[in-house]
Amino acid sequence: MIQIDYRDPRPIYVQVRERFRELILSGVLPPDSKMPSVRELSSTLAINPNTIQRAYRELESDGCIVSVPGRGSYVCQSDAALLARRRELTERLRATAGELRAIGVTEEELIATVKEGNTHD
Amino acid sequence: MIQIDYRDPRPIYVQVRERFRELILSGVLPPDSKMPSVRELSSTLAINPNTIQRAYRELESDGCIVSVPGRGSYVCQSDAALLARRRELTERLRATAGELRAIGVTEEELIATVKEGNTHD
Amino acid sequence: MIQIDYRDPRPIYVQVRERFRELILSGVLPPDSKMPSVRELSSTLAINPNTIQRAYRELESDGCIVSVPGRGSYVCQSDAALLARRRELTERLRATAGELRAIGVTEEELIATVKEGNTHD
Amino acid sequence: MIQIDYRDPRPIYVQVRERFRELILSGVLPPDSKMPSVRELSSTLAINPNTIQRAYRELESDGCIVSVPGRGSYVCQSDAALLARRRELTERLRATAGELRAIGVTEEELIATVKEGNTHD
DNA sequence: GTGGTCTAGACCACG
DNA sequence: GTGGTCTAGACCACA
Repeated sequence: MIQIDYRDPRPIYVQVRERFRELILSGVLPPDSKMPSVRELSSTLAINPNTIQRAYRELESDGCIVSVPGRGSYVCQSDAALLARRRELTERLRATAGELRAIGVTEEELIATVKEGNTHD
Repeated sequence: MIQIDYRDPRPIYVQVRERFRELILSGVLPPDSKMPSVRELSSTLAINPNTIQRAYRELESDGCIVSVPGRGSYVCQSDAALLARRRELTERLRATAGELRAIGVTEEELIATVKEGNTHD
Repeated sequence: MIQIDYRDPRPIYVQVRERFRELILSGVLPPDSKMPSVRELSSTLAINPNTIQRAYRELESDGCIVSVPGRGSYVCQSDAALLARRRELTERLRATAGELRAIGVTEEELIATVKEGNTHD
Repeated sequence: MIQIDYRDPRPIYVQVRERFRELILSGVLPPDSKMPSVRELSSTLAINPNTIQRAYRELESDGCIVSVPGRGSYVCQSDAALLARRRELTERLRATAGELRAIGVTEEELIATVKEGNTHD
């Protein structure tokens, strides 16, 4: 479910956070489903529990999960989180398209690239 | 020409490097034009010369500029650099579009966003 | 009567305790009235009996209820509990008003806020 | 400037964060002023640097400070942070007033308490 | 069992 | 020097 890539320059807690955010916002992990416990995930991934906890903490402050001490962590997708994520990604798409256009890529090529993803995901 | 944004989480040397890369790859800084000297730029931006030096060093290893000891640095846009940049940005575009599609954004909206940049930049 | 809010960061036993304290000190639950049994309440709220037990234990040590083994728990509002609660809340009111004043809220606004509650509760 | 109270049930990082938030939002620490470095403060207070860093990290995500790796942390009071704080405190004031009224405190007494703070702070 | 806090200490990147 | 990440391991409160 979660894969850590040690060649990825991003910190581990960011990789874990982003991966879960994708899974939650895309609906793979539905609301009210249980997250793996901090200890369980940390031993599965061979990562320090503190690192996992930091990822969970940030997911909680983003409104993606709720953590209940003594009971576990649960998916809790908030509209605000979904909207914020959408805004962030849309802006990145716009900026990336702009940079590609600046180095000479045509609009047709851009649109082709965007459509490409459709077959993969 | 170069603007440092202290709210940008990226290190300063990365901001400088990326900004120059855009200017060079997009043709604003044409091949053989002279780069500002390290000392000059560092005093203009009130930034440690080491930081500028590092940005220049990486631009050189990317094939974007050449530094001639004692004479300064010159733009030297290599096809390899342009191609690598293009590949990197295209992949980012594809991935971002995929994520947006995963959270329910339609293809029409994606294409509209991509076209949007056209009027701004 | 009792509502658990899982988004509330406070432990469940604290939520239960505080809610009962309000009900008792405000007179909604009059002296000598019977508290729901631990088992009953724990099954109604789908909460571990230990958690309810702890809330009751603390209410008892605060002088808000008395538990009679084998017969149940009864409301027993002590003047000391009422006074302590009043002191605690008054201090919190004073401190909060002070902080608001520090960030520029006028006395008129403070008083308006305090009066506001009158219509709601 | 910062005082840790080990009898305060709140975690240390919360005490540090809240104390700085007060100082910043009330203008005692003006925008662009330098925060003590993580290491400096941690040794002054005899607290682990990680704990201080967590407080700083949360202040940063609240828009109260900005941390620049290699350069230090700086006050950066955002309007959003001020507004959020004001809303939070106003709600607490309203709720506390409501509870006091519920246990029989008169409006006159409430207003007197609110005015009281004026002479202290 | 769960999540949460804290410490001690290492290492890295940045300036 | 600065902030940031990560680990190992302890301890606590809660259910």
